[in-house]
Amino acid sequence: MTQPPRPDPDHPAPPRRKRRKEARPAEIVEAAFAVFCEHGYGKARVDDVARRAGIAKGTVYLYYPNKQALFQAVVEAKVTAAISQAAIMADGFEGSSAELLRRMVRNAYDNLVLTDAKLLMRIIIGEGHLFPEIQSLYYEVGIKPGMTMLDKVVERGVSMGEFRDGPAREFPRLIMAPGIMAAIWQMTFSANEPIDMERYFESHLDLVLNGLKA
Amino acid sequence: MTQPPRPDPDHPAPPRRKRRKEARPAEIVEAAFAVFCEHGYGKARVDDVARRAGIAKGTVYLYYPNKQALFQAVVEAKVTAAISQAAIMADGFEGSSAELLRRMVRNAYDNLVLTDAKLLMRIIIGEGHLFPEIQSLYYEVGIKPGMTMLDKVVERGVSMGEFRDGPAREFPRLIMAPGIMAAIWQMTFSANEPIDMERYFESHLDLVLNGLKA
Amino acid sequence: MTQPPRPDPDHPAPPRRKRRKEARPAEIVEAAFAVFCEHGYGKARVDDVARRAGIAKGTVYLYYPNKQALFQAVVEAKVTAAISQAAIMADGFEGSSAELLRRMVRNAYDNLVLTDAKLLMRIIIGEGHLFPEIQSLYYEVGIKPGMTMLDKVVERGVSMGEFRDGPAREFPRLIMAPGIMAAIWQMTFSANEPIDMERYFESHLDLVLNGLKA
Amino acid sequence: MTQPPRPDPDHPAPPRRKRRKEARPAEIVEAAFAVFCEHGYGKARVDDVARRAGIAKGTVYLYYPNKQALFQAVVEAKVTAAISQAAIMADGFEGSSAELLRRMVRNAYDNLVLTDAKLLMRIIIGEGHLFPEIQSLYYEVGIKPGMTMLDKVVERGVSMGEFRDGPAREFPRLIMAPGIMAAIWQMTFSANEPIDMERYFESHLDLVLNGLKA
DNA sequence: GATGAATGAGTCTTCATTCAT
DNA sequence: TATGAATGAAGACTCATTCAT
Repeated sequence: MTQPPRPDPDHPAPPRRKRRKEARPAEIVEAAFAVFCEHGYGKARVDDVARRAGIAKGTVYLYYPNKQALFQAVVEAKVTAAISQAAIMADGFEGSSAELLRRMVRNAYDNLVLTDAKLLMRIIIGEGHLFPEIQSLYYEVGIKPGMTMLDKVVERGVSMGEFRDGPAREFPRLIMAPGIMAAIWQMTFSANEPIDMERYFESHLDLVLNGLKA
Repeated sequence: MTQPPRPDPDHPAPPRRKRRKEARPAEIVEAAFAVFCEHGYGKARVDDVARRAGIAKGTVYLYYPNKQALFQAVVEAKVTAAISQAAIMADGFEGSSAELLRRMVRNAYDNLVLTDAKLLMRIIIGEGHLFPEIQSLYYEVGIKPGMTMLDKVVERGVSMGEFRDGPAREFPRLIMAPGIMAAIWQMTFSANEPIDMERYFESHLDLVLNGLKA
Repeated sequence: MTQPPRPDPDHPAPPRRKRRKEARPAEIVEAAFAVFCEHGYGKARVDDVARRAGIAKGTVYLYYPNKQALFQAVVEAKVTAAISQAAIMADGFEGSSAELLRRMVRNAYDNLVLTDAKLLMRIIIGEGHLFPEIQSLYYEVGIKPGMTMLDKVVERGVSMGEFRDGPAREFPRLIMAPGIMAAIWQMTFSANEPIDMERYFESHLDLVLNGLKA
Repeated sequence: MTQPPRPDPDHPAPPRRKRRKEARPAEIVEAAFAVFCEHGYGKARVDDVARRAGIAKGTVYLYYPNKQALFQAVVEAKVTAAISQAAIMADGFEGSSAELLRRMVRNAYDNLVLTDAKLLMRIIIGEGHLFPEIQSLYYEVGIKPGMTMLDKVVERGVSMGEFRDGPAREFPRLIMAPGIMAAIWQMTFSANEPIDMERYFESHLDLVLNGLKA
């Protein structure tokens, strides 16, 4: 996503060999994220990652032992970032559970459905079976924490008498399903049938909240 | 999955060979389906398809000009089959719309979520961007007809006063979202956290029907 | 060592794609032998092997899964050939043990010291530690049988009273040591100090037979 | 083998640094020797040499222009050391030529066969053809002086009537052949068939001395 | 001098596709 | 039609060497 550092016209000569040990991993991960998003894992070329990061191919291998490790770093960085955002929001919320749920789902849209993050999810879905460890990583840092948060909201809603003790109690992820589907749809069929995501979001919430209502 | 039909030396079996000639495309498609399901598109090898079909690699190219065309044939065959099943069921149903919806969702579970068909969907999701035409095909033969059917059921339910004129009216696919998610979960995270699919199915329906209730 | 099959001038068009499933392995092994001899294992390029065999790089991998397997095939072919030669000669020999020994040593010179076979030995010595299995193979098919043959000759000589029951009884390989050294010298220092191999051979035998004399 | 001398923060240790500066080449050579012994020339990585010497990779290139020069330095240092040892011993020896020969061969075992020095020899044999200059160096500093010494001993023995004027007169290196072979065997086939080196040494001497006997 | 980040040429290996038989 | 041997472009990874700091 970041463009290769284009030389500042104020500075005469852009050093071809820059030494940026601290910044490099993040830069590479960012470039890798972009390339993986565009081509998926299998079709992404390490060479492209390097080029996008403005470095030589070999340099990538200075920081990550192989393509898979690079991908793992991307997953780790991106998912962790997205999830921690959500956690902050949920913490210490006061108000109706319905409102909390709305915020939570909104958050998922803002950080996953409407973001390139969904493209990472696509890789996990589509090619994750090739490296179960990364799949598990994604589950542990992304899915499980997310599910746990949902769990708590449902619990809260039920104990406050707002939600019924029904299906979402056993499978809180049901609540998020339409969002996941929207993300997939967006990546897959939006050319055939685009979604008005804002209306979809409202409909999503409407259906789910009505389904949960005590 | 089928072993290559090794000709019995005692039986000249000419009818078999003739029958085979016509059956070839279907056999190849079947083998390809299995291989694509196992490895995804990119990692599937044409050689494996041939071996699985009990023929030589070159023979595959006699029927399909390239790997992509083969994949397209698989999508066409499999999706068409699955969808027509559903259509039959829905046609001329008499009973409550809730019951019709249940059957429909059940059908989706039986033909997609609990079947290898979901593995095809995985490829469309994960690698479909590499060949938009096939993605569109999948949409046209699979998704759109499915959505249309859902549409009708919702329409029916609303006009009969069973369902409210709410979110599912605008986005009928919301109804199916939990099923799609289940399919993906099954392929991706079942090792980390398995789903009791029958209970999930009931919860899915429960949530949705309550969300739809007039 | 074999030149890439140069098209017979009598035949009009040398087919670029030849089908020679039977001949290929041997051709490739021969080409590989030449290339390995010239560059050693590590510096030998599979591409060169292919070129020398008059085929494309990929074709090599049709017959041997990787470079190491190819090398193993070379070792197997070459060593087996050389050793079986020796065995034939030794079998059923009648005459003095000294004469038998001379023939044996002569054979070693003819098949190892004065041949490219010593270049294979060089690889086993110099790079064999990278693949102990092939080292062991060389030992099993080449060294051990050779040692066994020597063993028998010494045994024969001792029991016939020709040789004394001395050092060569315990270490028959002592007999061959000067030959091995000659092979190495030839490959390593002949530019600095060439050996007159025929005189060396005679001296070798002279020293050893005198050392063995009862 | 040696850990990089980590400077004690309490002691400024300037003498150590100064001493180090002069010691650097030797330290690097020592580290290089170890690494070359372990991996051979081609598979040895300059990086490993540096790490082992406790310095940075670039520093190696401050003292040696490239990997080959470094190897040459190793050869020079190690071979010179080994050979000068032998020369001292031989000089001004009084006693039988047989005894002198025994000492000489013993010396070869102690300094070559039973030492890592043989690993250097292995590289010269196995990969020396890649850099003939180093091969020649090895010959000039190691082989030739050694041969000359042998030469003198044989000469002495013959003129004193101890040895016959036979094969070892023309090819004194015949005397050492079993030792060379032992070194190679040790590096190559000891896993398959170990040698009791002390008994081998005695057998070696026995055979050779008997072969020489006037 | 010393460092170690950066470079990029060099190789093995894979596999969709072709085509002589 | 059917075969399967042959092709060769593509891509991951290594490591000697350079050079800015």
